Amino acid sequence: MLKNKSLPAPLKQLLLKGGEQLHPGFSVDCVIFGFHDNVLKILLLKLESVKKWSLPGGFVLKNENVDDAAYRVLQLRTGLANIFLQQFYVFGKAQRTEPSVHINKYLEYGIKIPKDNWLIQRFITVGYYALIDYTAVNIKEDSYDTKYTWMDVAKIENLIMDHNLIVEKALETLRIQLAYLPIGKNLLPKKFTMPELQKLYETILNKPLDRRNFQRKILGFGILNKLNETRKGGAHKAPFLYTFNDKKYQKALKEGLYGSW
Amino acid sequence: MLKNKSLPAPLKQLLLKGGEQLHPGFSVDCVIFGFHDNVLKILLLKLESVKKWSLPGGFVLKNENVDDAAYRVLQLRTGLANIFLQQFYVFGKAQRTEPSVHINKYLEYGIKIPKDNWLIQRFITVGYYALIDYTAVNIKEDSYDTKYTWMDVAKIENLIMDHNLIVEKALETLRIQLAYLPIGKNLLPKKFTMPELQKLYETILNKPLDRRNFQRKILGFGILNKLNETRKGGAHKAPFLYTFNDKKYQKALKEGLYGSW
DNA sequence: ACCCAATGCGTTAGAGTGACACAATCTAAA
DNA sequence: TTTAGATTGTGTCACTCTAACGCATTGGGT
Repeated sequence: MLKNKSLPAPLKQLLLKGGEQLHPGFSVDCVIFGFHDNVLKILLLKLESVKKWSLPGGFVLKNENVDDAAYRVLQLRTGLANIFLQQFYVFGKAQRTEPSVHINKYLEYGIKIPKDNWLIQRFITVGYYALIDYTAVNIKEDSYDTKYTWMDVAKIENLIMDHNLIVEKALETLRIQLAYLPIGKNLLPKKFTMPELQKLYETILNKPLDRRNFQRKILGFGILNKLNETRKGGAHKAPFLYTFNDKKYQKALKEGLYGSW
Repeated sequence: MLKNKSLPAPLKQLLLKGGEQLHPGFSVDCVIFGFHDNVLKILLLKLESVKKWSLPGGFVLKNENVDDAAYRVLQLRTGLANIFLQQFYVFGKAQRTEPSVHINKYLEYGIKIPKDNWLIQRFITVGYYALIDYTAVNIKEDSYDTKYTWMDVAKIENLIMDHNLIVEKALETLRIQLAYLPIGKNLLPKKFTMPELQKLYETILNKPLDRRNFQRKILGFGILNKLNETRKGGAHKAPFLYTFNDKKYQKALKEGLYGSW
């Protein structure tokens, strides 16, 4: 007989009450992008019971808007409010779900999930992606069985289920949106330099851009404020600091920019 | 007491067996675009019991890919195969579903749906849009209670539930994709003229384009074959006929075009 | 046979893009 | 204190793309 850890209350509730409280067979998964040390990263959680990283996800309450559910998941994990969060794709393959994930998780506590439990069904999931300020985040782990990490998108490992596919699709969406939406706010601190912004674009697009042409183009959008400050401390010429012009940024989010990279 | 029509078998099956055969609380809705008489139209079905038009939709079988379900719905209605079909958005508001739609439908047959029936629950739906050749379609109506129509997108009436929103979002998606994907194949007959193609673009974008600039740009993409034929019969100079270069068209679908309109 | 409207083909000025030159500036090393 | 080296700020130039428009051609209608 196994020596069982005791089942945490939230997990017990999920198993027993999920069927009546949650929308059946449906989940949300969040690809949370952050930018740090000139590297684009995503937030991943480790399920110890399966030894793989996974995207932060959750379920939708019976009477909850799906968008709100995604927002709830994001806020729960990052503690942030006012986040750019957008759905990008539905992953609906019949075989995408791996019930073993849940089965093994509960087995760690000696619990055997009944065959007809709602968790064991096939799930359809909708992917959301968020752009957040890495420096402002305060990640919450579940106390019982998850660890978190920020993983470089260029070096994503083997994730749980179809989460690699979800990440790829999120990146693809981000690249396309870069062409007609302003991106950078939320991913960067309030004040940032032109080289930093450029690095962000280069990372997302995965290709180098000409420094001078980039500056001309991005300034041409008219969404930046140039400050009368420079970022000293680097080993070289101090670059000017910029902020986003919130009003014009929001306008561009609605009306779209123009241009391709 | 009402004089009841007898309940058709498919409807009876849906009511009684849907709960065990279909994925719960989830549906697909298709925005099927066609182009005819220089007008962009969508295919709508009328539910007599609610006196409003609705998008062709359906449910997902328990072990069916969501994409396949959408394709099944499309094929069922249009009889077409090899269709351009793409998901574009999830509509997940908690209050979007109107159970009265189903309740009234069955009431016409004197059937009162039990409160706990699966049809009365809240549904999340994913929108798909399709581009089809209007002239090649053979629409199938349900024999019992639906009529169909092709409605000009510029004159969409009040649709059922949130279907107006779904149509708007589909149009928005189509406009954005026009900028980086080749569009026209499927929507036009095999041979078409430059003015016809231009009208299609103008209709989708809802704005006039310069005839000469349009031609230069579209030819620049290199996805057209100019034929040595003209379309006679019009009252004026006979325009040349074109076809899409399938190989280059497919390539452009994968790699994207470039440009904005 | 002529007219009219639509089409085929072309021109031009201006804006946008890609590639690159050069001066200014900051820290660290000499 | 001076200098080296790397990075940033600003500008140029040729080329392409775009918007706007001109003009000749075509084919059915009258």
